[in-house]
Amino acid sequence: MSIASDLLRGNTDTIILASLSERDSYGYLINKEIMAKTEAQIELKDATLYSAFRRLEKDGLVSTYWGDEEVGARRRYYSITDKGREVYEQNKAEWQKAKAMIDSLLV
Amino acid sequence: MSIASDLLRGNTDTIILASLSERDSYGYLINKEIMAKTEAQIELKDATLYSAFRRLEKDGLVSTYWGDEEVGARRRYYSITDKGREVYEQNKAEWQKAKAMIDSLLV
DNA sequence: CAAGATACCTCGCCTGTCAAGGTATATTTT
DNA sequence: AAAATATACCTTGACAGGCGAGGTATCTTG
Repeated sequence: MSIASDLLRGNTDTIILASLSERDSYGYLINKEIMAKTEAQIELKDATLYSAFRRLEKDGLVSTYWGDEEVGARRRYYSITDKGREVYEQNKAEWQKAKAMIDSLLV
Repeated sequence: MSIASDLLRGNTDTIILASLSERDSYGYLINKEIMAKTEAQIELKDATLYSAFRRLEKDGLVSTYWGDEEVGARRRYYSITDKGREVYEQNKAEWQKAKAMIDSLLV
């Protein structure tokens, strides 16, 4: 059974930023990597992924550019911005706190 | 700064069940206890709490009865059902897994 | 008597997820 | 050569949960 999306909610943006904090990447690959790392227990659905990208872009946390593949499907690359790195660190800290708080409530 | 509600989402029902797994209780008190235990970093808003109760009741995870206070505001008590205890254990297990998965993705 | 605490509740908006649908190219299989 | 699969992108509209704002009623304290 894969992870309920409500447990992921609030972390999807952070997960995407995590991937981009290592290197520029594109939607399809980010998703594949997430699935590989979690043995497909976490999978961002297409629509979820792209609405997240739009949100991150709107908020200035990522920038985007088209890849120059001469062969194969075109790729839209994303790059994390300085602001994105800041928010990423904050989100990670908040996640640590949230984890501890929730754990303290579950008997 | 308190915990973003999107990080709690998916855990609110579980948190309520956690409280009820120790003893019958009522909305107002459950919320107070959550705030006390988390130094007010987690607070279930009124509307959130009561919509959660309705959901839990509909799903047969809690049952409810009116307290017999002869003084003060009336209290609606909730009691966790056997099914509720089952779901609670499942939710906790899923939370443990989700935590590990998310952590594995955050660098 | 006013204010605050206790205790319950509903309505309607907002946001994030996602099923379903679509486009286009390259590779592999039949 | 045609079909299937993989790569890669995107939009629309429905749905569910959270919650601001509003309400009711009782009791205690200043």
